[in-house]
Amino acid sequence: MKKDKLQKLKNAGWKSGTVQEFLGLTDTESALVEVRIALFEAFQKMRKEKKLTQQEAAKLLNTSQSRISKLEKGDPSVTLDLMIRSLVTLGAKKEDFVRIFK
Amino acid sequence: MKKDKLQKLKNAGWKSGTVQEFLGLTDTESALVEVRIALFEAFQKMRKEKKLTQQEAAKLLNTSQSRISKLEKGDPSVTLDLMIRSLVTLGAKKEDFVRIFK
DNA sequence: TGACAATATGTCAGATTTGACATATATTTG
DNA sequence: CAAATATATGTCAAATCTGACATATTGTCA
Repeated sequence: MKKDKLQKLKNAGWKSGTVQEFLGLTDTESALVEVRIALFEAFQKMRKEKKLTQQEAAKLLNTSQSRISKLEKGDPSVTLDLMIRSLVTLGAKKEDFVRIFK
Repeated sequence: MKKDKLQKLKNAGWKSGTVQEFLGLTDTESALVEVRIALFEAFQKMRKEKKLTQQEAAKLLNTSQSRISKLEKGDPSVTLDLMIRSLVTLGAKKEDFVRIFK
């Protein structure tokens, strides 16, 4: 699936516009990927600010280290739902999402 | 589950703070509910702006009218994932989420 | 009021996601 | 460098979500 690749490339330093063209994503697809990227980057930032290891974060969120890793990597097996629930559990409030998407 | 009720009450015109106290939600729980409410309200607004019936929206989103109804009602069977994907399919871009959460 | 359109509610089989585990690979530290 | 710690990757059964359908309720308009 193309979206997987976009996140990999994005992590590797590509500009989104270029990548969208390259992969032939629709506007909808790339908008969705942008939302995903904003969220998992925010999560990682927040976890690090709190000086938590993935293991510790996993405990707080009642999940496993591997899933946290996948979350932060933007693995396609992780839904927006899990990303948001995780952010909220780390303390993000509705207002925080304003910044996250800005 | 308590969160279901909050959305019902909210729809019925209650203030969130009061309801949180009433139901004994944790901060995390009520933050999540606030996020959900922001999203499904935004979806309904967007659908109506586009003058679509639930039926028509369902077709665009490759789903059924009943699921759209549940989405807009904040039914617990609808994930944040579906809410966001639906918004994006109706044309919401990352920037739009800034407004949605404001 | 009655007919028609729109929305809401309940249910469920199939699809997707989840936590968990094993294990591999990086990264840090002594 | 080696050990220890942190992160990444693959897999899977159980849990959750999804589209679809039937049907009920509500809203609209003549």
